[in-house]
Amino acid sequence: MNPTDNPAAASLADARARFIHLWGVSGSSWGVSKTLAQVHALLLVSPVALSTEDLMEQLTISRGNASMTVRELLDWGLIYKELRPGERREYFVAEKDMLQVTRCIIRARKRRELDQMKRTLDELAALPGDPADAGYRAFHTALTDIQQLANVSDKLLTRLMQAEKSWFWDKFLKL
Amino acid sequence: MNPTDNPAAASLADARARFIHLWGVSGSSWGVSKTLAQVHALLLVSPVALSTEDLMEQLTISRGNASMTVRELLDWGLIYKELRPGERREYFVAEKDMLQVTRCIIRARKRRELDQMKRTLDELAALPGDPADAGYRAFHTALTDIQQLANVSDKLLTRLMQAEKSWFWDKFLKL
DNA sequence: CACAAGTTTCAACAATTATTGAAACTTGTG
DNA sequence: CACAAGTTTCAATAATTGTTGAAACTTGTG
Repeated sequence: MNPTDNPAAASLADARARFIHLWGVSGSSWGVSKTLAQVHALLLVSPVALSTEDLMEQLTISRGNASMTVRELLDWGLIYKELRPGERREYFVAEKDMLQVTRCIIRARKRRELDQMKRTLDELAALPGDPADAGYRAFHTALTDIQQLANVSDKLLTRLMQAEKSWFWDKFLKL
Repeated sequence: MNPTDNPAAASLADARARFIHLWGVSGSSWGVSKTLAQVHALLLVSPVALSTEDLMEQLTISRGNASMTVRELLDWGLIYKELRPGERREYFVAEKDMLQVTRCIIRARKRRELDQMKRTLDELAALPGDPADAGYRAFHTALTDIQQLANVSDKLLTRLMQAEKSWFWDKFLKL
């Protein structure tokens, strides 16, 4: 049966497309490339593993793009390779546990951004200066305040990464 | 005295420049324009209010850019206008309380991204379908899982926005 | 080892996003 | 109301970022 014969299937395809679009747009506004987010979205809602070929077709992207995107998603730990015995072609499945997905994203971004930022802040905040100079005081105060914020964020994110499913559910039920 | 005569002042200027650069780079990787982040950084470490003219000079950006950036920062609530009696020119000061800064950023992004996303997710998750269809099940499961995550995030962010300074300090001292 | 099937790389190109700068606008003042 | 001092707008342009596609590479197989 052709998918367009079935109204439910047609609207599922639409909904899927809208979701993929949503995920792409959201990614873009958080500094993630649209394609990366879309490949992730497609795999998240796919009941089966997909090959590079499938991704190319379904998202109309080039082989090169698909390849690089898939590699990056593997790096993040958001998708897995699925090798089929006797087949050369690689298939990919998404990590479907959203708690796990959240952990991956937090881990990766924290490492890349926050940890790096903390190092630089430490360097800059260590600068000695004349406390009688308003310019120095303003700089130093701002920096130590930001350092504190970075430290609190670090702790909060670390906690979130360790969060258990039970905590997650508690939060959801409370309030 | 020329600033370059004083080694402390020179290194303060350097540190300031590095901080502004750091903030710009960090902004870029979170979907915020570099200039926006840099103007914010400059005002954060400035002991006095600065005019559009000052921003243009210190960051070597155009008048138009400075004007638009300032307006956006005002929208976010991250900076304030300071009007001086008998002067036409507008000056700007940054909100210096980092807890307050965090609240502003969370509030703005939550409104723009999360709330909008939740609306779309609700629409998509409402799609009826055949539970015998693996494609539908995968889609529906993924969507409801994401909805839950969005709800938990919403609650968490709302809590964070309401966080008191005391909570903030507790977090910092603990662990 | 030659080939087929698939993957990766990367320089050229396309799309997106940010920035400029000059003209239009606003507003307080004599 | 004409002017000066300042601000805003926006079409043109620059900078950045993402994408393509073809060539180089890898790997399993006869």
